[in-house]
Amino acid sequence: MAVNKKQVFDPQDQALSIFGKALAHPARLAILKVLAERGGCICGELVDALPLAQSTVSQHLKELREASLVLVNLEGPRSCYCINWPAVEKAVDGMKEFFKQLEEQKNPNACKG
Amino acid sequence: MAVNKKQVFDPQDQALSIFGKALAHPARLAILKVLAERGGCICGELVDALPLAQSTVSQHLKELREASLVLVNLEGPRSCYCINWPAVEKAVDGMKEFFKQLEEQKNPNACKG
DNA sequence: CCTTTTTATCGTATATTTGCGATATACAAC
DNA sequence: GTTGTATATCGCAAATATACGATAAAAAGG
Repeated sequence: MAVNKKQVFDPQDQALSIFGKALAHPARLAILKVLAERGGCICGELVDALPLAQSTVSQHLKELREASLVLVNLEGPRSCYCINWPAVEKAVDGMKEFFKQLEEQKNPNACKG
Repeated sequence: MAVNKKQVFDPQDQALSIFGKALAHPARLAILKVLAERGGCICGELVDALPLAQSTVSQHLKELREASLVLVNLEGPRSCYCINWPAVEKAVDGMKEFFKQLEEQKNPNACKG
């Protein structure tokens, strides 16, 4: 039981779901905002900007990294994070495309919900 | 510990994160596709269209309902689901707006990630 | 009323996420 | 080398998500 069946679905849907998951916590959205505003910043600045412990921020950054939405650059003992703009744009385009296709197929035989 | 801190963040970010969470599983994306194609259909049709047990599909539908992305209409013993298009459009617009603002703030002082 | 059909919910098992403190690691400065 | 700073990772606890089978509930048909 509790087998993860995600991989049996359409790879494109899997990719979009990874993007969705990255956006599924407001802390990660807040991180993206700070990174955009400042054009990237070090982990410590993010910790100061968020109401979360350093280890928790680091974990959210890891998730954003795994979804390819941010990049990290080591500067001595510091980690400078910035937004991976090409990847973000690609993901947003994928999302838009998904919903565009959804609307194009929009069948008028909707139930009377 | 393990206290959920989501509610301390920007309400707009919270709303977007709820949308993200709804999209965070490919099964739910597949459900949305089927609903769009057919203009809504009953739970049983979705179960046939997906490689998941009936109870699991029902659970995913519940999540989509809780994110307001689908509506349900009871037709005798059947439940007819359809996409809540106004809510979907609102959520997609919110998502677009988020990334538009992100790009507008795009500070050129990016780290050399 | 009983049966069938359909769907939601319950119970359960497991996996993942969220959050923190503590610790390890990596580098800079001295 | 030692100290200090910055960050990642570990370990833990609690919450949430994923998946299924079993059961309950609701309506239609006999």
